[in-house]
Order: sequence, then structure tokens, then C-alpha cells
Amino acid sequence: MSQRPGIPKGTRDFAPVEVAKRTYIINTIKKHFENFGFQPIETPSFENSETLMGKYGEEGDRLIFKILNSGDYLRKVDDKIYEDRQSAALTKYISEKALRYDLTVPFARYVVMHQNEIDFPFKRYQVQPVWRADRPQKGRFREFYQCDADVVGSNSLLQEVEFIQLYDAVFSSLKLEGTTIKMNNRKILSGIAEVIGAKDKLIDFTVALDKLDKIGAEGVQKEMLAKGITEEAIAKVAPLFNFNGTNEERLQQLETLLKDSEEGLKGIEELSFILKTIAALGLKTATLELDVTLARGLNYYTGAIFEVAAPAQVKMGSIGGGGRYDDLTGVFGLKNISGVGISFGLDRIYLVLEELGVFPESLEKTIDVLFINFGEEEALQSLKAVKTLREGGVKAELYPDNAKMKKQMNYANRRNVPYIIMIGGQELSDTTFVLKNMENGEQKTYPMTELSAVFK
RNA sequence: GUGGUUGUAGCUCAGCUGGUUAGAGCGCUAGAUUGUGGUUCUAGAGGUCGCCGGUUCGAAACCGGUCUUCCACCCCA
Repeated sequence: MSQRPGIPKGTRDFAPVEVAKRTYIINTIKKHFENFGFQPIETPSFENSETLMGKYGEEGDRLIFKILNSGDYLRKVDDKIYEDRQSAALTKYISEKALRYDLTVPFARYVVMHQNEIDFPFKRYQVQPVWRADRPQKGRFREFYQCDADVVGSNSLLQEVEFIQLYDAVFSSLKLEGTTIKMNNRKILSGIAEVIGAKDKLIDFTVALDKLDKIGAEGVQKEMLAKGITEEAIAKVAPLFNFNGTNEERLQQLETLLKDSEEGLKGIEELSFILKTIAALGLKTATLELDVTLARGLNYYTGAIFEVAAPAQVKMGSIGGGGRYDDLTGVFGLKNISGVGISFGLDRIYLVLEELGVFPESLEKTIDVLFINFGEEEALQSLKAVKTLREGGVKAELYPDNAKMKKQMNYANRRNVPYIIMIGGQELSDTTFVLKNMENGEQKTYPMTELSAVFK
């Protein structure tokens, strides 16, 4: 009996064209990472559970793929725990390893483990798959690639400035124009929570605020009330619900709101510096926008928070995100090391480029030239030519069988081969070859000696 | 994790309130065309109707479960 083939939900196979397009994106990103001075590292696809658990909040723990222990793992489980059937409690007895959930936490672990070999500030990049036990949707998978660049060991806000330039450089290079880099600062969010007297409800407050563009001002107020934030407090933040104008104007409004919060004012100062510096340097195709409702990754971000939105005409969640985390390595025992980094969502960028039709056409081409097979002797002559071309860097191949011409031509067509070369009985005796342009159908006979020159 | 949605040929989809042998277009294979592809014509191959169970004389269709797809929450790249 043969079994029905299938792959787990949220995972994909990639065809040759898709791999070509993904490689194109990855190479573009890597090129810019290196251009900005980042160095690559890689970490294992799975980590000890304790390295990952508790780093992404309760929700995160649920989405981490756990790996079942090897061997007779149930034997070691306490009878009481086993009989209670509490999955969460049982997990730590039967699973000690888990698949990587993102690249930031493993990086923090790496920094702590290798602190004595690292020269700070350390700029690293990492392009590897991560796994989340999420329910798939458009642009959301259970296995996907993240492309991260982070700097640890520098408190300078110039790092934030560099990351904004990096986003701009990569997206411009990918012809993905019109992206919006949204920026906020954890200190501003804390400051707002402080001045409205809801400091203890920071997370609830920001999570609700983050939904402004989705559920509107009324929805946000409703959710805040439900989370126990008072009406007076909500009235104080009301100006944020109609927050517009230039970045400068927004900063001024914030300054008024946060005049009594030392932390909030610090956040404004940071944002102000970054905005001013970027304004002086200029961006190619991206727009930098101050967005006080942006509140992602609060479990570890302490300063700047970034998120990149695709051009408005594409309906897609964020295609990148990042921020500053002052104490990520703290949980692994290394204090006072500040980090800041950004991430590119490869799979989503792919979908956006596809939708906008901005992948280079050349990615569709598989080989430069196909030789038609006319029989044993002709094939040998063709193979000699193939060898010469390959040595010159031309992607060439000979059709393996002496099949009908139509079949061989069809094959060339389907593979988008731009040229074919025919060496049949006539050409064999003349030591010539026929070059045919598959696009316009033109063909011409050349002496064999001109083979390499033709492809220059 | 919650609620909903989807599944019929390789692909896109028809298939009536349950009723003979489940169809179309595209694609594929072969021929027309033994050294010339994309066009045209002709013929052909290809289906556990997602899977399991139930209702029924009879199920692709109705019901339950399950898997998958997509969507809204949650969260997030």
C-alpha cells in the first residue's frame, strides 16, 4: 500500500523558481548586512527548552514547538503528574528541547556563552528558519525564515539610525518602494501609562492602543475599560486617538502630554534625535513615521520599537520589525549589555514582491543554451561545445536523448531557455553549429571556432 | 487556543431540491509534421469526489468526526 503524500500544515515545498526568488531576496539582504559591517553567525535549529521558555510571554510559550525526549520518556514521569493529565505540567518531564522560535533569544544566549571571544560592539546577522506552532494564515507559516541583524554592546542611538538606513537600503534594492518604517519608543509608552496613572497596566494599555488602526478609537476605549483602566485615564490619552501631522508636530503634542514624566521625556529625546539625524541623511524610498500606537515585542524591548509596513496597496502584515532591548542577555547572566536589532520577514517580502511583480525576470531563466541531440556522434560534438561553454561560465546542457525535435524544442520552451544550438549531421561535417534565438525564432550558422565569441 | 470557511482530473472550476457510466477549459501524451518550439486540428491518458463513519433503496451532494485551505480573534515575520 502506498501512503498519501503530504506535508504538515503551515509548511511548504519550494519549486526551483521559488528557490531562485528566495535566494535573490536573501542575497540582497545579506549583501546589505555585510555592507553595513555585520558578520554572520548560525545557531542550532533547536535549543534547550529552558533557553526559550518564558522569553516570549505566556502566548509565546504556547507557540513553541516542543521536541519529545528520546527513549522511554514516560517511565521517568511521576505517577501523580501523569494521572493529572495537565499538559503544561507534563511537558517539562517529557520534553527538554524545543525548536527555535526566533533568532533574537538564541543570539542573546550566543553572546553570553561566547562573551570572552566577542569584540564589542558586536554586529551580527543571521538568516535561518524559525518555527511557531501558530495557526497558519496568509503570510503566516509554521516554518519561516527570519533575517536578523543586531548590535550588542553599544548604547549609541546611531545604531537605531543605521538600522533605519539598512531597512531603506534593502527595500530600495529589492525595488520594494513606498515602505513605511514605523517607529515608537517603549519609554514613551511607559511615560503615557505613568501620566494617566495606569503604570501597572502598561501591557494591557499598549496592547489595546496597538489596535487603534484596526478597531478604531471606540474599540480601543472599550478594551481599555474592560482591562480596568479608568475613564479619567482614557480621557487623558484621547489626543492620541487623533494623532496626526508631521513627525515634528507629533513630538510636540507628545511633549505636552508627557511633561511630567521623566521617562516619557527621555523617550521623546531619543526619538527626536533619531528623526533629526535621519532627516539630515535622507532616505531613498522608505518613509519614517512616528507611530505612538506601535507596541510590539514589549516583553523585551526597552527603547526604540520598529515595524515596517508594505506599500499601502498590498494587504500584508508587517514585513519587518525590531527594537532596542537593554537587558536581553540579563536573563542569561550577563548584565549591562544593550542590544538593538531588526528582522526581515523573508516569506512576507516574497509575497509582496510577487504581488507587485518586481522580481527580476532573469530569475526565471534556468540555463543559457540547450543543445539539441541528433544522435551519438552529433551528441559527442555537442558535448565538446558544452564543455567549452561551461568553462567560460555559460550555463549549457545537451538534451540527453535523441528524441524528436519537437519534444526537445518544447523542453527548451518550458524551461525558458533563450537559445538553442543544433549540431546535426550537416554541421558535424562542416564543423559548424546553428544558433537559434528562441524568442524571435531567428537562427544563424557559425563556424565552430566562433562558439565562445558568440556568447560573449 | 476560540469562532467561521474551504476541499471534485496536474491547474482553475461546473455538477440543479440526493437518482444511470462525475463534466468543461487549460495542461499532459501521441499523431498530422523523420532538422525547427510557441499557433491550429485530431485522438488519448488521467478522478479513493480530502479521509473515516452515519442517514438512505440510492450520497460528490445530507449529518458527525478528522485532516487541509483561507479568514476573523489571540499573537505575530
